[in-house]
Amino acid sequence: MNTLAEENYLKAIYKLSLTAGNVSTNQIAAELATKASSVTDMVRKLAEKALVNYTRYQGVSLTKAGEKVALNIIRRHRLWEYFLVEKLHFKWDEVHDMAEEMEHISSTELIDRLDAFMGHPTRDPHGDPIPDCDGNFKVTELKPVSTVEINTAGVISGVRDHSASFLQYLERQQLTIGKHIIIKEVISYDNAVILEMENTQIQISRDVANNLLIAL
Amino acid sequence: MNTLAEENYLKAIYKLSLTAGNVSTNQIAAELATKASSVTDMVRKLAEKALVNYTRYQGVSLTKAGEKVALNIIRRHRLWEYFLVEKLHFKWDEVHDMAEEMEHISSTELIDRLDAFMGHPTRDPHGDPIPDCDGNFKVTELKPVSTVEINTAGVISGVRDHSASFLQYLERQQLTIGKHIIIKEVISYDNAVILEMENTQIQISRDVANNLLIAL
DNA sequence: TTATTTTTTTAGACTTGTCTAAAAATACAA
DNA sequence: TTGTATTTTTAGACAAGTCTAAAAAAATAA
Ligand SMILES: [Mn+2]
Ligand SMILES: [Mn+2]
Ligand SMILES: [Mn+2]
Ligand SMILES: [Mn+2]
Repeated sequence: MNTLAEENYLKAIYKLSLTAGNVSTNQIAAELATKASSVTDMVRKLAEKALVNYTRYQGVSLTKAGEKVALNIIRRHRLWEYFLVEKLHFKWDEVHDMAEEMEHISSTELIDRLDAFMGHPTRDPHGDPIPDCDGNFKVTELKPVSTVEINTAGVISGVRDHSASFLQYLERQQLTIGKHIIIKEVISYDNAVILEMENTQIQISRDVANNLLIAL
Repeated sequence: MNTLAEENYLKAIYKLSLTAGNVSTNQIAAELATKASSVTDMVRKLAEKALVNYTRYQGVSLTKAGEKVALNIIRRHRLWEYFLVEKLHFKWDEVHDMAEEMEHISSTELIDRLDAFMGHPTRDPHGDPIPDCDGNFKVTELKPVSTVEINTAGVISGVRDHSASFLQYLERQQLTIGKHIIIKEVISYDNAVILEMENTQIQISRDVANNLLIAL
């Protein structure tokens, strides 16, 4: 149906669309580590296939059809990540690159059976929601630890930075998905945040607090 | 390391090498449903990478390095087929095309963990041996039903035709891997073969007998 | 052994996806 | 509002992999 390159572009455009309206050529180029001229070419191709809306110099947005394809790729990516962690016992910082390849395996029957085999999980190992086969998923409002008030209690539920180094850091601090925490104090000098988790206090930097998401 | 196209060529050359010495350009073209001129180009590229031995007009053979790559692809193919049948409950005639894509997922760590997850299976759903991570596997001498003598007893252990239609036929006749059979009679008129399995008699055509393999 | 057929290779072209360099459009600042 | 900086597009090229048509080599037949 769509080539591997097309799928990667659609996924990138979807991701960028979450924090912007129309997505710019340069944003896509940065996301995919490619050049703006390559993006222009590909975007024209996707527009011809009616997967994106595009007018010269105005950026792009996904059409309904394009969004459906993107959500399907994300579904596959997150289900494979879940499989790798839950069944093959990889750590959450090890699975992204493998899933990046596996998400392009095309059979929908395969992905639906994989979904059933694992009991229809709703979130991947990083806390991100797994769309169902129609592209629907529950949106839960998550907040960066850095944005909530003192004495707020919450459950660690996601990350904004998916890099291996950040995930490894969280793992070492035991700040993993599902843990209950209370925000106790913000140091005014450097905005470091002191949390309480399982009756012990942990201090995290402002950067970490920005990238760690909790459900209230 | 190697591109998808290169991997497919290496696998094809390996497969053809089993029944011939040097493999010809036309044989490879037929196996991959491509043109002889394309094969010449690719074979030159593989020769430069020292994965095949090639001299103009003389056909090709795999080098030690090329054989190792080929066996690794076959390992991945067969392990994924096993996964699809044993864990996702696909039928043995449904898995080949999916495995054809999955065999190109590159992580060796992934494949080794998949292998462990399934308990280190030694044969895929079609009875073919699964090489270990060093490319070693047990060679079992299998014989087509059409070549053994009357009153020979054996266990169905493999097929020479992997097409969905043949596998579906066998499934319908319950002639599946592991079944014990005895060759009772060959009809001289059309070489049809009469088998006994679980105390009932089954008649199969010469074509089927040619493509059904048993261990004695 | 010579002629014919078959196989293989070469030559040249096309597609997909990428790149660099230059031109055009847009955004921003004075 | 005019000039400069930035972004985006165009033009032209390249690598991988494929194809068709023609040439060369090898195999086969007379
Ligand atoms: Mn990921
Ligand atoms: Mn994830
Ligand atoms: Mn197969
Ligand atoms: Mn098989």
